[in-house]
Amino acid sequence: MSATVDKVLDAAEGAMRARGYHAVSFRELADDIGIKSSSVHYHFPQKDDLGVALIERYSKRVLAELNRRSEESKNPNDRLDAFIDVYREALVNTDSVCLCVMLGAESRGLPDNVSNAVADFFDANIGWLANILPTTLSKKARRNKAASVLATLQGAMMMAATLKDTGLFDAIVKELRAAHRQS
Amino acid sequence: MSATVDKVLDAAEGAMRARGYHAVSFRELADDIGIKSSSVHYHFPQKDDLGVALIERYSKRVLAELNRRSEESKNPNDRLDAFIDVYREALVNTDSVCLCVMLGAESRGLPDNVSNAVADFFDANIGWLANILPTTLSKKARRNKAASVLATLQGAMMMAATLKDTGLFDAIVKELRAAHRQS
DNA sequence: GTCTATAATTTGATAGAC
DNA sequence: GTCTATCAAATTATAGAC
Repeated sequence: MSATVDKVLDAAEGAMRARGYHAVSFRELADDIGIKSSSVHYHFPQKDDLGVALIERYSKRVLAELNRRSEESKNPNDRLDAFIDVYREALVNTDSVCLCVMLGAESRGLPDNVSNAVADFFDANIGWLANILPTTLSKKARRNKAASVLATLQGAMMMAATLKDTGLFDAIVKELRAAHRQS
Repeated sequence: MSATVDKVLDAAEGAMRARGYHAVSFRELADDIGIKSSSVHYHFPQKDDLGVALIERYSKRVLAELNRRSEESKNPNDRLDAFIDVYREALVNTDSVCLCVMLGAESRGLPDNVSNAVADFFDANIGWLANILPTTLSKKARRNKAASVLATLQGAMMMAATLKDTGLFDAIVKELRAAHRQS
C-alpha cells in the first residue's frame, strides 16, 4: 500500500470521524496532505471506494489491537477491560467517536457497499466480544450480551463527544464493568 | 407556527434522521412539500436556524410524550418501561435512529448553536431518567445511571438501524430492563 | 503518480416581483 | 408568503499532459 494512500486514509479518518461522510470532500483531503484532488481520485476513483477502504483499514486495525491486548491475559475480565480500553483510547486520543458510530448513524444515507462495511465492523466486534463471555450461556445469549456492551460503548462515545465530557464516558464504563464482571 | 413551517420541519426530520445534517438540502425539502427553496429560506434564513428549530421541536415532543406516558403510573419500573418504549417506537415507526443519535455523532461538524441544542436534548433526557431512579442513590449516581441507560438505548438504535435488525434492539433492551428493575 | 483544466451538478443564500 | 432568477462557491468526477 502506497504512502499516499495511507496519508489520504489518515486524513479521511480524522475528517469523517469528526464530521461524517458527506461533510468530507476530496479537495479537503488533498489540501490536507499537499496534493490535488485529482490525485486522490487516482487512488480512489469514487467516494465510496474511499469509504470502503477506510472502514476496512479501520476494522482491521481495531481487531488487531483487540487481539494484541487480549494475548496479555486469558482472564475474561481482563479481556473485557481490554475491549473497553481500546474504545476509550479511541475517544480520548482522537477527541472523536468511533468511525462506525458516525457511519452507523449515517448508514441509511450511505452507498450500500459502505453501509455493508460498517455492518461487518459491528458483526466482527460483537463476535469478538461474544467469545470472551461465559460458555455457560447459549450462543445467542452471548451475542446479545456482546451487542449490549458494544451498544453502550458506542452510545457513551457519542454522548461524551456531544457533551464534551470524557468523565461521562468513564462513569458509564464503570457501571458496564461492574455489570459484566465474571466471578 | 405556520403550516409550512411544520411541513418543512417534518421533511427535515425524516431526511436528517435518515442521512444526517450535511446530506440534506433546502431544495430537497422544498421539492418534498411542493414549494421553492427560497420559500424555505423565508422561514429559516440559514441552515442552522432550521437545525436548531428542528431539534427544539423534536426535544419538546419527546419530553411531552415521556411526561404523558409517565402519568399513567407512578411506579418507577413502569416509567422506565415508558422511556424505553418511546425510543423503541421512534426506531420502529420511522425505521431510523433518534434525531440526536445522528446529530450527536455529527456534532463536531455542526454549527455551535445546533450542537448545543443536541447537548441540551441529552441533558434533558438524562435529567428525566435520573428522576425516576431510586432516591437512595446520590444525585451524581443517578445521573450516571441515567446516562448509562440513555447511551445503551442510543447505541442500540444505531446498531439496529445499521444491521437492519430490530430484534437486536429488543434483545439489548431486555437486558437493560432486567438490569435496572427496582424491587 | 501527480498535475492542469474543466465539465456537470448541487449547494446555501439573496434580490426583487407579485 | 411564495415565486423567478440568479450568484458564488463547492462538489464529484474525468481527460489528457508530464
